Amino acid sequence: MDEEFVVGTWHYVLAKHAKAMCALERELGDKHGLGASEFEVLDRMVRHDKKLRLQELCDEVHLSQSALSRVVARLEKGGLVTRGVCDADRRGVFVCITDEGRARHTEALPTQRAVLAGVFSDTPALTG
Amino acid sequence: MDEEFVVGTWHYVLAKHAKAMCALERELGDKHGLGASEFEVLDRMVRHDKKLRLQELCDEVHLSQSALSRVVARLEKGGLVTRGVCDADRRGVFVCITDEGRARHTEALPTQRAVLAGVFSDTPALTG
DNA sequence: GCACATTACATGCATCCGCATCTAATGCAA
DNA sequence: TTGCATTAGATGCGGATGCATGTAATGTGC
Repeated sequence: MDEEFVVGTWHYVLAKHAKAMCALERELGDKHGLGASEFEVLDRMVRHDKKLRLQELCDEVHLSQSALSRVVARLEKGGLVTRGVCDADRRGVFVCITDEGRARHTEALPTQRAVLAGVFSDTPALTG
Repeated sequence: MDEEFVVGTWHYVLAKHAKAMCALERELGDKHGLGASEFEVLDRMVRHDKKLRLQELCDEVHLSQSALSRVVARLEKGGLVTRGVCDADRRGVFVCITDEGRARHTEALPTQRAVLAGVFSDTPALTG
């Protein structure tokens, strides 16, 4: 394991993450009233195109269980998703994206893509 | 600009950042009483091996000016760095790592390297 | 069936962050 | 010099996060 390489990669990740996250927070917030986490959750919902257990979302977004719980609560308050109890396991919660949630996602997607394109335009490809 | 590639790279950065950051926070915190940001600042100080203006540090660590100000305040309270006014420009502040700060960094460095090695061990190289 | 461990999610709490703003020092133009 | 813009850093504030814990539902051993 080349230590130089590992540290270099870490610095790269730190820099890109900071730049992209900061820009996303600003752009998505100003233009669409969404935080980066909120958008991320909406994005997952749209991709899966079905109601998801909170736990399933937790595996995909990089948030703690408690943070995700609150993000979903915020989205629900904004009318972008609904929460419903799971009949099979009544501890569980299903999250379901609303039409307004889909619309907001559709509206915000180009903004996200533009930000990411700007940040990663100079990135070399990964050798698989 | 291949959209697929950009989004893929972003997901990679998100995943690695979350995993590494979380592990660093835990390991550095438990074993050495340092946060990731604190370690980052100490690391920059050691690398430069001289007293730095707060502003110079700000260019290197991915923190807002206010966050950096507070990280340095915490480090000072812990005796790991000292702050001194800059004679040339008395608005400026010089940050200077202490012997204890160096010792703590030396002690924590292997922990950081181990965490990063674990996280990035499966990472392919970047094509220059 | 009953007691206890476990799981899914919610919430109290402390911490850290960024933004906006404040203060003090510097630079500059007239 | 005087007045104003700018810069360096500190700080008030609101918001988001993670950890620990709480609550309710489910699973398990006996």
